Order: sequence, then C-alpha cells, then structure tokens
Amino acid sequence: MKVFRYEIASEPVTVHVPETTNDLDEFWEWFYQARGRGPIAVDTETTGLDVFSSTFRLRTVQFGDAHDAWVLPYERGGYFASSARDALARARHILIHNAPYDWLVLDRHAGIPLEDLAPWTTDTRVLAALIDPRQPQEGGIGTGLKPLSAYWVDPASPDTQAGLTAVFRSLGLTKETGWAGIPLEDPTFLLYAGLDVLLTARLEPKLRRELARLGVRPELVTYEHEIARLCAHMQRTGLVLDLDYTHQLDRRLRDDAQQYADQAARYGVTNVNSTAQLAEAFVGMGETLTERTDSGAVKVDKAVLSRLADLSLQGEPLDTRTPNPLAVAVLRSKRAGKWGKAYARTFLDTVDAAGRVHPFISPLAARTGRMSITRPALQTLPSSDAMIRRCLLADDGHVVISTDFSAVEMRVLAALADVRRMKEAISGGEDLHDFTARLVFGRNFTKAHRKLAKAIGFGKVYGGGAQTISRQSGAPIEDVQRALRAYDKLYPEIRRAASRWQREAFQTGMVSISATGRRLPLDRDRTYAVTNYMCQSAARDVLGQSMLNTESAGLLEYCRLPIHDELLASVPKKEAEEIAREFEKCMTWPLYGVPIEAEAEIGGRSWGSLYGADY
DNA sequence: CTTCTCACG
DNA sequence: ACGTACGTGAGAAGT
Repeated sequence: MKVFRYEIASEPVTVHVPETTNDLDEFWEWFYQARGRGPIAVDTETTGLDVFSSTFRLRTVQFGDAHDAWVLPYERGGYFASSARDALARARHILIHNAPYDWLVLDRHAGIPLEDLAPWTTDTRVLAALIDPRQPQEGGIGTGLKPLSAYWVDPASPDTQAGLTAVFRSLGLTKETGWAGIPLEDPTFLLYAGLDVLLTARLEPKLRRELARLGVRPELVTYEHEIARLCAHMQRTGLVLDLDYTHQLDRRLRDDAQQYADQAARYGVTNVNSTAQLAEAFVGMGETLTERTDSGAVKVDKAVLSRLADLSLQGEPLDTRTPNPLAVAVLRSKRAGKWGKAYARTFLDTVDAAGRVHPFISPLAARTGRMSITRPALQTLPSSDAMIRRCLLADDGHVVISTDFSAVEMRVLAALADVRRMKEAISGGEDLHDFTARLVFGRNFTKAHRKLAKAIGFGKVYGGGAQTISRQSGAPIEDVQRALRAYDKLYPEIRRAASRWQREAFQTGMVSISATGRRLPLDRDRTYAVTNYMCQSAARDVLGQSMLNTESAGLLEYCRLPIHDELLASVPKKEAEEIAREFEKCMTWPLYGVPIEAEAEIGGRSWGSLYGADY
C-alpha cells in the first residue's frame, strides 16, 4: 500500500493507494464504515476528456470522505477494477464534482449505467452553481473544484490540475498527452487524484449549509440533478453523423476558403481574417470606412463587408452600388473557413467509432441557468443554410422532429408580470405581435407595424431602449418612441413589474426567479437587464420542466438536444406523427395561468431537412 | 490573454 | 439625471 499524508484546513488527511489484494481488503473495511457515516466522494482520472473516442481509457477511480481517500488503479484490471465497480454499485450516497463527466466515464468504461449512478449522486458543481453561477471573470468564485475549495474549504488547497501540468512537463509530456502518458505509480498523480475526492467530500457540507442559509429550496436542488441526468442521457445517445457527406463538405469548404482567399490575395490581402490588412486594402481602393470598434480600431465586420459588396446581411444583391470584389471574396472565404473549421471539421474530430457525435451538454452553463452545448457547439449551427445541419442525422429508420415553444419568452413575461391584455391575447389564440400591432396602430396595421411591435417586445425582454430598438428594427426613432408609449399604455404591468424587479435587484444585488426559487446575481449598474434575467431564466426552467415531462411520457430515448426553446428528437419514421403530438403535449402546459405552447415539425432523415435540405 | 468577429436562441 | 438590448461557444489575429 502506498500512503500519502497531507493537510487540508489544518487537519491531517491520508491518501491510500492499494497495491495488493490484501490492500483492497483494507479498502473494503474503510468503505463499509465510511458508508455508514455518510456520503462518499467519487472521482475518476482518465486519459482525456473525449469519453467516446476509441483511445479513451479509465485510469483510476477514487473514493473518499473528509479524512481518507482511496485511489483504485482501475487500469490494472482484475480485483482492482472489480472492487471499484462493486463499491460504486454498493454506495448509497455519492458526491461528485461535475457528475455528468464521471457518470458517462463510468457508464461507458466501467459498465455502471448512468441510470444506476445518477439517482444516488449529489453534484457539488450543481450546488455551487445554485449559490453563485458567475464565472471568476464575472466576479464570482467559479464552479471549478480548485477555486471552490480555496473559498469554502482551505485557502491553501492545492491546484491539482496546475500541479499535474508541471509534472507532465518534467516528464516530457504536455497538457494533452500527460493524462494518458503519466505512469500510474507517479506520486504526484496519485496524491492529487486522492486530494480531489477529499476536497469534494469537504466541499459538500459547506455548500449545503450555504444553500440552506440562502433559503434555496431543496426541490430546486433535486430538479437540477434530474435535469443534469437528462442532459447526460442525451449526451450518451449522441447524434448520427453522415460521414460521407461531412467529409465531402469538409473538403468543399476548405477548397472554397482557399479559392476566395486567392482572389483576395490579388488585392494584397494575404490573410482574410486580418481586419487591419482589410482596412488598409479597402482604403487603398478608395473606400471609406467610418465605423470603429470599442477599442477604436477600424471596424471590418460582416455588416461593413456586406455594404461594400452591395449585399444585404442575408447575402441578397442590393443593387445600390458597384460591388467591391475584395469584399465579396473576403465574405465568402471567411464563411467557408469558419464553417469548415468550427462545424464540419469538429464533427469529424469528435465522431465515435459507431459514427455518432456526443456533444458536451452542460445543464447549468449560463448565469441565467441556460444550458450550453460544446464540442461541437450544436446550439449555434447556421440556420440560414441547411448545409451544416445536413451533416447530422436521425437514427437509422428514424426522422428528426423539432418541437419549438411559440414565443416562450414573451409568454413567460406575460405570466411573471401578470400582463392582463397580453394574457387575454395569448389565451385567445391570437398571434401576439398581430394583437399588439392592431391595438397600437389600429385595425389596418401593416407588416412594418407588426415588425415594430415584435421588435418592441424583444426590447422589453432584453431591456433595450428606444435607440437600440430603432437601430435593430430600422424604424425611425420617433416612431419607436411613439410606439413604446402606446405599448406601455397597452401593457402597463410590464413597466410596473420591471421597475419593481429593478428596485429589488438594486437593493439585494440578486434576481429571484419565482417559479423555481432560483437566485441570480445581477450587478447593480446593470439592473436594466433584470427583465431579461427573469424571462431567460424562467424560460430555461420551462424547458427543463418540459424535458422532465418528456421522460415521464417515455420519450427520453428519442431526445437528442435541448436548444433553449426547442427540443430536437430522433423518432421511428412510422410513429413520427404520434410522437410529435406527444412532444407537443409535454411542452404545452400553463405557467401561472398563461398557456405555454409548442409546435412540432417533422423532418426527414437529416436535421438539415428542417432547414430546406432535401434529405 | 485580449480583441474582434460570427454562429445561435 | 440619464440610459444601457440578453445569454452563449468558437476561431483567428495580435499583443
């Protein structure tokens, strides 16, 4: 047995590393005693983050409480691996920091199903995010184990990740190769592996106490763990990648980017992504660039380039001037380059051996509680063109279904601010922006009137003023100001609620979301954003509740991605109609008496089929 | 590491 | 006193 002694918060702690079968008997003795005393912290060390790649390996599984950690060398197999598996199966209450990752590691590489582990897990990262969702750069503690431990457990707690990176370097390894390459006997590796569970075990009671002190409802904590499990479930399922098409697309985009870069080079631009070079070249061609960025540099973005290229932002010819050929080439090269690299290439880089991509779905990523999806960022695929979404497919024999909420943030606003006439309009089934336009501009309102009514609705939800609404919608500022006054008269509850919320936020530095009891920190100099925090966060919880409804209805196996106001699914072709109605039912329910409604769209085999692609 | 740009809801 | 559009992830350049 290897034994390391260390000190956390002035208390001695011990890290045990079993080396023989006899050592494992000692582990089991500790395990049963510890299980009787309370929860057991669990962590894993692995070869990397790419859980679904064929080269991924599970190296160690750690167990611990506040004083003892046990690092089981899973990689050695045999009794070491089976002990880790048995202990996980017999644990009653498990603490994990960032559980979705370890759930999926243990599910895929230790044969412990997510379904068996998740119900027994408390995720300290979830607890921390409910206390303060802000990242360090936003003034929060962050949700990493290191900063949380430093704040709640021991200011001197070691940065185990940074410490290991140093060890990697001394062994001639890098941050990328270190996790796979470091010998299983390395003392720093083993010590730090043990410290992570000791810190997690000590973090949990502190976070629990703080949640109680803040009055956070236990139901919210439970709800967030359920949502985390559903997200992990979707991540495990993943989406089928059309490999042939994606390879072809990857090549085509690379060729396009190169071809248009070559065109740009004829005008002296060697790098289409260099705004400085572009600015210089355009000035040399006699163009005038007036816009500046925040830091005072010449702004050369898509809007500027499109104007020079005589194109609308959607890429349609405007016929207002002679198109600048450099601007046209740069727009095309940049788009092809980015779409190729960020999407097509990332799909191919992350696809597993079975041909599926498994994006990281982070259930509590944004400070409003919104979920985020990374690697690949499937929430941000281009929607103006089906070419990228066309890469992703429903399962064999399935079709895609996308079920969207209808104007969910406006409905949430109507519910939270109790907006009488808005609620009447929604309940009456009338299109909300039509309704608003009719009451503000009269019976014969035009399309432009509806557009302005919609823009004002957005302005309310985002906390914007007349100037921004005017800029965004293109309507003259006077018209916007007049319409805003009429809007406030029509829906007086919005302004009243907004100032009430702002006052609260200013006094407490906090926004509290009534539906779930979530609390969000808001800077005192940004209280204008309070309405957005309310709407965005409550809408996220509407999606969360709807996801739980889909599980209750037996639809979880079909769910693929949550996209803020939409659930993407893959369902058997023959049952698509029926299942689509089921999804709509799960996502249609009243929030404080306001109907939240959703509409399902059935596509073909590829996600792109919902965006105009044939297949 | 910061800035700029661009994709989404 | 006044008004402020919100929230993300990601690539590339430049410091």
